[in-house]
Amino acid sequence: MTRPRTRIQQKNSETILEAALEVFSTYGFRGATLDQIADVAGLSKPNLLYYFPSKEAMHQALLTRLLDTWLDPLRELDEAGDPVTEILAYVRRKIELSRDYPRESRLFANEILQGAPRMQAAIEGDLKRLVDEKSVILSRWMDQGRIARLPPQHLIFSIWALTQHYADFDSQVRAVLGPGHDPFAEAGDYLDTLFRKLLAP
Amino acid sequence: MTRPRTRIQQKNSETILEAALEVFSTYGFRGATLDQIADVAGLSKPNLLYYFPSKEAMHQALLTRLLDTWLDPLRELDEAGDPVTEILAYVRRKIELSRDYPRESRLFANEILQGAPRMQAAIEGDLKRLVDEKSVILSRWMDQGRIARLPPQHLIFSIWALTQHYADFDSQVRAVLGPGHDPFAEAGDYLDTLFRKLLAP
DNA sequence: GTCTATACGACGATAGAC
DNA sequence: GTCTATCGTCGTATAGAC
Repeated sequence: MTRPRTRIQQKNSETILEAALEVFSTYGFRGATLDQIADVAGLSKPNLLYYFPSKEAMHQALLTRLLDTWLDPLRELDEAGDPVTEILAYVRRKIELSRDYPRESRLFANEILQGAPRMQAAIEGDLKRLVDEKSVILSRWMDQGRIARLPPQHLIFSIWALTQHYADFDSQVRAVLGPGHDPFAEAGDYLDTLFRKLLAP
Repeated sequence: MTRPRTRIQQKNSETILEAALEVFSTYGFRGATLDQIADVAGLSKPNLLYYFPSKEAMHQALLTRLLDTWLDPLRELDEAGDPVTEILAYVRRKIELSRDYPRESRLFANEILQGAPRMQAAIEGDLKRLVDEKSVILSRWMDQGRIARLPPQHLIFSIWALTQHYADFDSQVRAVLGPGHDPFAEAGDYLDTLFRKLLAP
């Protein structure tokens, strides 16, 4: 999107996107305000608009960089590997992503909740293509009897739902568990067990 | 919240809440505007504020009525029944709720995503209490060897995550599956299989 | 009960001094 | 590059006629 030249520009753009992520991920696009973002970034509102032409542009910059990060773990799913190992490794990478980048997860969730008005092309394009491609691999593994026969797209949905839940519904998870819990560590173990049992032929 | 006396008031309050649900569930509290709600309701903006003292009050009215509907399926989980049958029935009721009341699901998701600022008391109170209570039942079933030993709270989280995903991420699910699919019907079958395998001792 | 008109603050974005 | 000041619009909410 924006292509800063100098190091100062680089750094300020980063600061702004970091602040924008914080605010957009909590309130969604329309609920977020430039005043809030400026406040979090420690910069003036006009200064924000010196680096990005509009509120929309900041949001777009975040979404663009997000999609790749988000899909990378699935890209790594390797047909040559052992099926169960590969899928469990994918689940583990996804739960780590939820733990380390919860705001990115919530930004994504906000966008999809609203009907993906600013990501529709990416979802119908790159994302669908990748899921289709990996579904073929999963189906082949099922044909070979190496994992249980399940609808491959729904299997992928369930990995997304279960891992992202811990980032997106973090406040609920922590409230229900009470103090003295490490939700992501527990989720890692639980989901490992869950998918082992599910995938057993 | 509001206690309308006449039938006309009843009906208008209903119309407003219906429109408010439509808008709040898509844009979240801050992203929603009274103009939009008035437009959807087919009423004037001041007329909205004749029935509800504020935007906040409309939102609160929706959340209050939502929580009961949302927790009812879990309340029905009966210790006296067969464990697997009871849990699968719960999953089925939850997926039906996602299918029939997707806007309510998204309203809830929006609220939790934002850190549950207007539901914290309910989550730490009623919701946590109910989960704790049902976790005890699940643990007893596990002690008796009637279902697999799993962390009961995370088992409940996984039911929530998997069923609500189909309402909250509906646009993504449909984009990925492409035309000619019935997401909720497929999800019903898939989740039945998933939990049967997971719960087998 | 429902409308038009409007108060008044917050919003995104711009102008222009430095 | 960064600021203060400000524009025009849209936001919630209210006043007051009917």
